[in-house]
Amino acid sequence: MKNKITANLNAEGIPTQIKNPELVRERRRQIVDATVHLFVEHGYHKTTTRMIARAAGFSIGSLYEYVGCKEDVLYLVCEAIHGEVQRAVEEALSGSGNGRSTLAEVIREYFHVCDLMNDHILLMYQVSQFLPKQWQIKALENELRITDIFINALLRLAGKGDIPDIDHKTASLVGHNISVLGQMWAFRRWYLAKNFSIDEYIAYQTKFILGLVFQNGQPKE
Amino acid sequence: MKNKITANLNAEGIPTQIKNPELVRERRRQIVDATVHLFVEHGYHKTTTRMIARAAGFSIGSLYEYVGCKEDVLYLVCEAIHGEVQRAVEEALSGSGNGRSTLAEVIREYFHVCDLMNDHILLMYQVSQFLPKQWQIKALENELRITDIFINALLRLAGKGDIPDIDHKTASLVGHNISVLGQMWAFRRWYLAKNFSIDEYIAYQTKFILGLVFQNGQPKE
DNA sequence: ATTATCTATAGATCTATAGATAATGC
DNA sequence: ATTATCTATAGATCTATAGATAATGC
Repeated sequence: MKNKITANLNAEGIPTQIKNPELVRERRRQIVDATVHLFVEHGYHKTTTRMIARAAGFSIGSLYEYVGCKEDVLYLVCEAIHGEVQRAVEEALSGSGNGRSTLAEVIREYFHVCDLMNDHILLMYQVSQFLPKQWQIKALENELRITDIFINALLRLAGKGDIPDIDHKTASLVGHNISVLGQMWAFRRWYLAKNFSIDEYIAYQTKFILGLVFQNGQPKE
Repeated sequence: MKNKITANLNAEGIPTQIKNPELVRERRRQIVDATVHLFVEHGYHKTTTRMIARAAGFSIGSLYEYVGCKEDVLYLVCEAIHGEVQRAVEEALSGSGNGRSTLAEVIREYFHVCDLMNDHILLMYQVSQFLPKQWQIKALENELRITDIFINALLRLAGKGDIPDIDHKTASLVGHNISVLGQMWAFRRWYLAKNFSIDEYIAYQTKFILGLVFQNGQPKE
């Protein structure tokens, strides 16, 4: 019966046998919180469903009342991390006043998020490959959504103050560069940190990124 | 007996029961060639040792005469890919004349290597996490060695022609940026290719990277 | 006789579920 | 009576090896 299937899916599309939706949210929160740490520590494959259940505080049987399979846990974790990163970035941007945040501030805030969420960023790269195809696409869209924050900030700032006009193509590439150079800190921190503090790193890369903007923009008359 | 152990290890530190070293090289070459494709297609965990043996053209029993365990296969694959990337980069650099390659040429050649070896670069990121700690460190060193090629090229060119002097810190960061922005093409090609051809991408990023060099360098008197 | 290869399988794991038990609310 | 949780385990898989067989060289 189709009814039964849809009745068993909650908003996130993960099946459950449990009727009380509040309880579902609470238990899944427990699952995610426990699992992020396990995945960071051991990776996806070496983390067993038993370890997840135990760390979340209930039995293996109960775990499978709240998710259909291990991949569902992975999906919950990926969604949670992306949500956290996105929220952190958006909060950081809004924090510095609505239209008046400069590009340098945007970069600084984002790079600090990358610094703080180092483990989570690495985790996302490591595990998203194990998601079912359908959810892999959602993960890519999430990734893109964060890049879009930068692109939009750029286009919003273009042509104002001392920032020249920027065509969409340049804006797009600069957005991706910001995104990836922030992640580079997470990936290569083991080496970069020998030569750079995070603030130094930010200073250098900001100059770098702004360079592209000023080079490619039409010089303001 | 210590003698026995060292006798069973070849230069790469992987145990074998086979006496003929030439045969070992040949079979391992078969293993690597077959496995790269399987790993790209299915990933490390979903590729079974049986699939590897079959694709390499011998039985599961024979496979274990040439490697000690599945992780050994992974290590052989990682080494092979890094070797290939490094060789391609070095060849590209030497190809344009010894001391006269410009920075832009270096970038162009490297980015083309990233374009061609897209699958292999993605694979390296996906699977190096499954290497034993000791080999993970070797993989990071390999990664660093490629970055160093850029850093050295930069320092070699600094202060000559129209390129200003560059301090080591800037050179280091520019080297890492070249390395990562090349890989970004591999990672985000699915999206970037909608807006950029590889040559366009190279053109934009080269301007970007050169910008940092000229900004930070001491202006030549 | 020695070296290389194969077949068959032991042994270890891990996911997911069935069926039993406990907790909750009427 | 209904909902939530637990225990115990079926069933599936996969790595790695033991022991048998084939190929090679003297």
